[in-house]
Amino acid sequence: MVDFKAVQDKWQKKWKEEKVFEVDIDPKKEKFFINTPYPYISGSLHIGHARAVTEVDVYSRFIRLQGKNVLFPMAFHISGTPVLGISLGIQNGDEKKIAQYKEYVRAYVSNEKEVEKIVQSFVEPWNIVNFFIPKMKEEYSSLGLGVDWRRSFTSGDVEHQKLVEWQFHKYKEKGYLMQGKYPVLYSKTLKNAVGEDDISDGDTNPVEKKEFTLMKFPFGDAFLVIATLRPDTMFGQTNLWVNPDISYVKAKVNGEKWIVSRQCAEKLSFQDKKVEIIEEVSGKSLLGKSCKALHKNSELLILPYKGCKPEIATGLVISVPSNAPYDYMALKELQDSAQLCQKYGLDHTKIKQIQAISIIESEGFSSEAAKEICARMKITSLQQEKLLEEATKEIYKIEFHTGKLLSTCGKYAGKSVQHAQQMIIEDLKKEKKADIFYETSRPAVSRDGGEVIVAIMDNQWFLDFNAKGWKKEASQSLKSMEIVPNKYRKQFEDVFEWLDKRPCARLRGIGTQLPFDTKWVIESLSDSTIYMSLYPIQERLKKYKVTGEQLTPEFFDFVFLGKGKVADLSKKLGLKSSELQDIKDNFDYWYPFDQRHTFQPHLANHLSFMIFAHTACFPKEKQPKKISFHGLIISEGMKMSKSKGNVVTLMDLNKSYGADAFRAFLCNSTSVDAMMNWQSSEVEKTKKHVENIFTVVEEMTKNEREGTISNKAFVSRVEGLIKRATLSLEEMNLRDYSNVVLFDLLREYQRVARLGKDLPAIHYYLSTRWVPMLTPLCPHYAEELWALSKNKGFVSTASWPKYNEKLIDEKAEFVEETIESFVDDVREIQKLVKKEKLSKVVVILAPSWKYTFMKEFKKEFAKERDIGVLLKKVMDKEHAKEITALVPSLVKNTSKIPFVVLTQKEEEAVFKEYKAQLEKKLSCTVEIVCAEKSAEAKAQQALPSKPAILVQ
RNA sequence: GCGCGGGUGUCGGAGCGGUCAAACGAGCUAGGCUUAGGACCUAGUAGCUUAGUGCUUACGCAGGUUCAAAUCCUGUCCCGCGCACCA
Repeated sequence: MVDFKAVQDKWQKKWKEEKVFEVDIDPKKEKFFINTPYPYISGSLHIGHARAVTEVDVYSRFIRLQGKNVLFPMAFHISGTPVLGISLGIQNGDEKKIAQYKEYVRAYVSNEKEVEKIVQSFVEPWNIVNFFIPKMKEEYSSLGLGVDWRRSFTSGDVEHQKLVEWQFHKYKEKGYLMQGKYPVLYSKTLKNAVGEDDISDGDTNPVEKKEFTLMKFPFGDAFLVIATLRPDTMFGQTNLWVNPDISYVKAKVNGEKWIVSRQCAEKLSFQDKKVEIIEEVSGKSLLGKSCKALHKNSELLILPYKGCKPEIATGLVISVPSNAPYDYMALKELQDSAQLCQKYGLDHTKIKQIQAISIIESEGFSSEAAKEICARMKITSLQQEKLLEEATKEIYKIEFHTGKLLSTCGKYAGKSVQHAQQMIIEDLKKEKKADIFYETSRPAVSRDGGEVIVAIMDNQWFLDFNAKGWKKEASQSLKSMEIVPNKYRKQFEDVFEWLDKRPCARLRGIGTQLPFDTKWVIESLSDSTIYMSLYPIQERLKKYKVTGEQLTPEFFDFVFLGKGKVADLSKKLGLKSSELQDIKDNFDYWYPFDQRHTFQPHLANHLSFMIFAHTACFPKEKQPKKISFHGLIISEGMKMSKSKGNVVTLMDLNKSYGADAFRAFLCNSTSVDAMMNWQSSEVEKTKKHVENIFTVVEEMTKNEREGTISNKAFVSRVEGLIKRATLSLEEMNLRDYSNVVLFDLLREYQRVARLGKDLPAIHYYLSTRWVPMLTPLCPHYAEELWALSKNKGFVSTASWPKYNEKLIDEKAEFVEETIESFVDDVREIQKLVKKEKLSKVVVILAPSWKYTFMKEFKKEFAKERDIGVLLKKVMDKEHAKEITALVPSLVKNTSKIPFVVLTQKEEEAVFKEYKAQLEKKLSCTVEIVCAEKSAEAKAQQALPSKPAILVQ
């Protein structure tokens, strides 16, 4: 029994020792530079990470076998907040995080004390990076990847940082950067912007920023300020709600006096407003008074509603009982209860006069939407909060998309809700009656327990994709790029269309400082858009010990853009001219990259930014050439997640299946761009199958000798398969390619082996092709088989077999199929007549004229489908009756038309040639006659390649 | 809501105007090989019918275009993903 694990280890070691995948400039060879996004450091690698790299490896190994100089590099991403988050978590004694990282470390380190020590060291982010990167490299290598690791780096390395600085200088020069106001989620205690991973449960229950419209209702010398998501319902406003149990504040906000909740006043101070609290105003004191409406000259009564929460928005709520279920119920409660009104000292009759105003009609609701939905959902009380919430959402959803404003809405009558909303906001803002207020979509706290609110940054750095000419250039670049599959091109175009301004720096996280405003750190998606340009030169930078100080913008201008003179730069930087030139030569040889293979969801962000970044930084000839996509990977039918326990790590993989089985499964289970479902039971089967192939080929190599093969059909089919595999791989159709090497070739071999003829020659012929063809998919086993055949060197760097078009012989294949289907038919008949044993089979070949007819018919059928016309064209008086019957049936069932039409003589020769074989197979005598010489009625049925059969 | 992708047998999935109940794989059934097999090999696997290679039926649902549609068009239902400051 072969020790497959040992085979894998052996070849991985040899590849490394002999530096098989360390590539350099080779002027004799065409280069091919392929890459895939660098992984983020966050723990063990799993099969999700493995998909992209494995696909790249399979494809690039094919390209290598075709004789190109293939560069497949890999680096690591550490920018942003996640690594920092791990450090902070461990520093703050976050039990969950500590346990999680202990588990990760335990996978590599057995001594528990050591584990403890290592995890504690993670309070320093670089220790995390330095611990995991070697492990990740090892795990990647265990997949059998042909990566040139000399060129590896991290996004925190000085070379990378200097590159990004150069990039941002370029952006600045071109006017692609701008500063402006921007709302962000903000922690009051951290005094900083926060992202998903800084917020408690932020990953499972994301917090969004919601934009409210503030409406300012004049109230004495001040304004009562409410916040609403539905300014479009302004004309339905009937009253205002305050919470009678809390106190509000009157505050000076940018010079005006506003009445809002205390919490709101504080939030306003974070949102670009100057706030000064003047005095407290109790909710109770407002009851029964009224303020001025905004859209008409009337008063809105202030009524009590305990649902007004001071921590949400302004704590004051506008009432639209026609369309808001809450308002409808709250008003109804007051109107229905004189007692309640009395309690608050309100005039019940006055309240009873308040009527909902019809303002909007939609496809789901009449103008009394709130009333309707309450009835429909059986809402009878304000206590049914969940239902009320749901009802509100439902109405908003329908009205937003299908609602139209009615004639009660003044100049907005007839407008759609969506449209009116925008107009009303604009108009009110112009009249200074409204403002904007941001609120979180749910109450949230940062991990240290501090409240998360929305703050407006007034000097946020943006990348402005709409800056002059940028979009146009990027679109042009996209046009000359190959997109695989091409269906994603349209999506790129759409994304380019809506890309606008994007914040590109943050105040925290690991990364590169903005060179001209160093308190900002370049955001982690913006800092990883041109790093591929480092791969061609990184190894040289290390070799020549180039320091960070030497990696000035002029350096990159020279290496990347050819600006300046070597001699000058050499003097300036203190680097040898020859070294500088060598670095540049390396860049010029390898760049641009020929392909980037990526996860489809990167399209709208990373890949689009990458294209923009390249157009901003590099000339036309250095733009990316091809982008290819792969799909999602799920495990056992579900998204991979720790809680589901279905995460398969590369270590699991290596232990249970080995690289070659994994690679075979990955490529064979689904097409590259489709979602892939990892099922361990299926992988198990693939593993067995791959090992079986190994055994079969191994056996072949024991008895192989170059020689002639008489079976033309076999050779033809194999050549056809080589062609198919080649064409499939050229299109990166890994699934079809793997079908050929895993199944079709095996089947062909088994089929021909059964005949037992020319075996050594067949073995030689097949193994010299099959083994190289297997290499991209199962490189380890292929190397072993290559060595078993006493070949020299590595099959990894051997040649892909060339198919010989001349050997592809349709006729030979067709003849064999004819014989096979003949055998099937005999068996079928044998079953029908229930004869255990046959004594004789008579083959009655179709009469000669039918062959002539069929040939003619086939020719005509290629251009004409009309039965009437066809009949006229192929009519032959002598056989009119038969032809009249035959033509319609052939048109209806085209399967009766043979692929290749032989002549009667040829077909007779074929059957004679196979006579002995047939007799053996059917264990009876076989007699061959032509229909012309047969008196049998059956003879009538015979067709070319479908002889009539008589069994005895 | 907008954008994109998808709905085919027991399952994974091919096919994307014209040779086929539907590639290839898996599962299942029977047989073989074998000490054994969860290894491997052979055959079968929609239904009906038959001395035959025939018929009927499927490609989410409903229509349409065509001599011809799973494949093109229209409508409709369902599912997945993305909608930005997050790697």
